[in-house]
Amino acid sequence: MNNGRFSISMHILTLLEKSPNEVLSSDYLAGSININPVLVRKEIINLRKHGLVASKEGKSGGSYLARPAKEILLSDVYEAVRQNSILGQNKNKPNPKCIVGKQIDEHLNNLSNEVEDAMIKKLSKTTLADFSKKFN
Amino acid sequence: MNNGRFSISMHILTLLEKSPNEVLSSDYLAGSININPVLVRKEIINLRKHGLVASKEGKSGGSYLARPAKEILLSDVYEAVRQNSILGQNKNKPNPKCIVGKQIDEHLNNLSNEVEDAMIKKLSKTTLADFSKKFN
DNA sequence: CTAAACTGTAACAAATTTTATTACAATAAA
DNA sequence: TTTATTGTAATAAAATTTGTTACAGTTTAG
Repeated sequence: MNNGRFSISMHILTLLEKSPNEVLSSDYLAGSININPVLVRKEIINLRKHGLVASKEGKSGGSYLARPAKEILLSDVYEAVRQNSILGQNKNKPNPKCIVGKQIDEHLNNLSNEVEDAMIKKLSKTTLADFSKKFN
Repeated sequence: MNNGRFSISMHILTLLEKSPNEVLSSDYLAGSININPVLVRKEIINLRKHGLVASKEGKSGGSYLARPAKEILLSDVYEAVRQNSILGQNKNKPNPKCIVGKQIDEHLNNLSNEVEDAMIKKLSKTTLADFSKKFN
């Protein structure tokens, strides 16, 4: 359940924060991240859907932050890219005839949610502006 | 990068806790989890390496908890199966000519470590005995 | 007003990771 | 001494992630 989407999104957002009043193209962003521009565009679509970036089509188009970096929490970024249970899960259905198999998915999900809450709480303490300040 | 290893390990450990004074075979465990017995054996090797279970070879062999369930923290389980950065990472090297690309891996790693510490702290508050009690 | 530089999106391909399978030697109890 | 089991390797299959190509649609710059 862990892929590179959080890190790609953070990279995109940090670049956008570093160039306010400008729109950055997917090609430029891809060049810094060192991935394919189409992946950048897909990730931007997701970030836009979550209200973090905005884009301009056409010539000299590109993307920019949809709101001030001070108002973007790292937990917002996490939630935008989150897909599966943080602790992972077995793909197969456990045996329902077994007392443990019957209930384990439910109990592991509860646990996963608690753990994820702790993570999100931690991430919500840092803004994109804070993160971006670390670069110099 | 999220796989099912934490959930498989938790399932194994819970089953072992539910049958104290017994050794359980990989076939039996696999039947409850609904995965291949070889995967169970591999996971058990890992849990053993981390001091959580012990095994007996030969006929009527199998596995059992290496220490009381009250003394096994869920953070111990997490640490036993942990492999990559919890927030994921880009496989490619970011562009070192870009001020952001040059430093982002370091900053994301720091962030990931902080977040993981919060998770581990949370997980350390529950023991295997606590978890197992939820099943009835 | 049209060519150029973009985004948006689909379709597909390649690479990587995860999970499953088969096979069998080593071990130990029944 | 047969049988049930672990340990382990080798390989295959499936799933997921990442990359590529292609092109229609949009907008601005010249």
